[in-house]
Amino acid sequence: MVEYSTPTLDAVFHALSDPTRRAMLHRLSISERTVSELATPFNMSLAGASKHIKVLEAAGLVRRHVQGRTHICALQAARLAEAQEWLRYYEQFWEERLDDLEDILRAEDRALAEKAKHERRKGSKPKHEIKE
Amino acid sequence: MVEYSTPTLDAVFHALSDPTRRAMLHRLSISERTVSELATPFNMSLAGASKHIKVLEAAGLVRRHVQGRTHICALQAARLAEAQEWLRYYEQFWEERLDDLEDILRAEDRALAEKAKHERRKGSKPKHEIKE
DNA sequence: CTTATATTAAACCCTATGGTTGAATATAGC
DNA sequence: GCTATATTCAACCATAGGGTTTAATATAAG
Repeated sequence: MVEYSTPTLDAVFHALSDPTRRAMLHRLSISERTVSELATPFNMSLAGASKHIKVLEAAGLVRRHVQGRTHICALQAARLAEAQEWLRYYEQFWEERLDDLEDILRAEDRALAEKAKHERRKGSKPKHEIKE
Repeated sequence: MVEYSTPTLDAVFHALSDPTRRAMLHRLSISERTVSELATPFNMSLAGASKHIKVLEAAGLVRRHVQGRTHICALQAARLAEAQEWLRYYEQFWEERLDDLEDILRAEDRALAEKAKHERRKGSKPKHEIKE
């Protein structure tokens, strides 16, 4: 049985409910960033951005490691997995009524997966042999 | 390209950030309920529960149809699908982390094997490159 | 040592949130 | 029509949220 820690889910969903924070997560998915780098694109004081980062950190979605006077933030996706796990239970309820958009998305996913599969087959070689 | 309506995601994630509301959704996933039925298990005034239901409704997670003096609420899962779709983008990052973990374990295994083979030979390898 | 940079802390301002209680509305049943 | 039931509305309260500005802290660089 899957156990959900509600304090964790509370914090994660709350963290995700703000568009600034979601944008920060997205930028972190591209690469690690310092606090000021993260703050830059938002029309907001550094202190304000710092608060958002702390919310993300408190929810376990971001980890920071301090290097001198700069704080480097990195995405930590595991808690997102928990949120998705919670949502997964509800799949059965929307799968019954897939609309066109969903169909299209799924088709795209399949296409991408297929493409990736082919590329793996022909394109990518193992980098290292694992010696036994 | 998947387009996310941030007002919608804001509302959905916010709605999900409260344990009472998540519990309500779960009960609705079992069957439709009237407002008072939904309110019953929570240690809370009816008006309080009613507010929660309105938050869920505003987020598009619950639909109600009024029948005489009773309001019957039903789960509407489509918006949950949107939330999950948003989260799906991040799957690659937690899967990647698992892959990394696997790599690390495998590397450790190799290191152990090596060590065992050569007994107590000297020389330490660089642990980890920080990737950009 | 002094100054500049990166970040947080503190104090404050509004507004939103989650909760309450008590009155209002609508409908059902007698 | 009168009364009981189902639900919301309105007013209120306390606290959390998102934002600001002005220190304060820590480290880097002259």
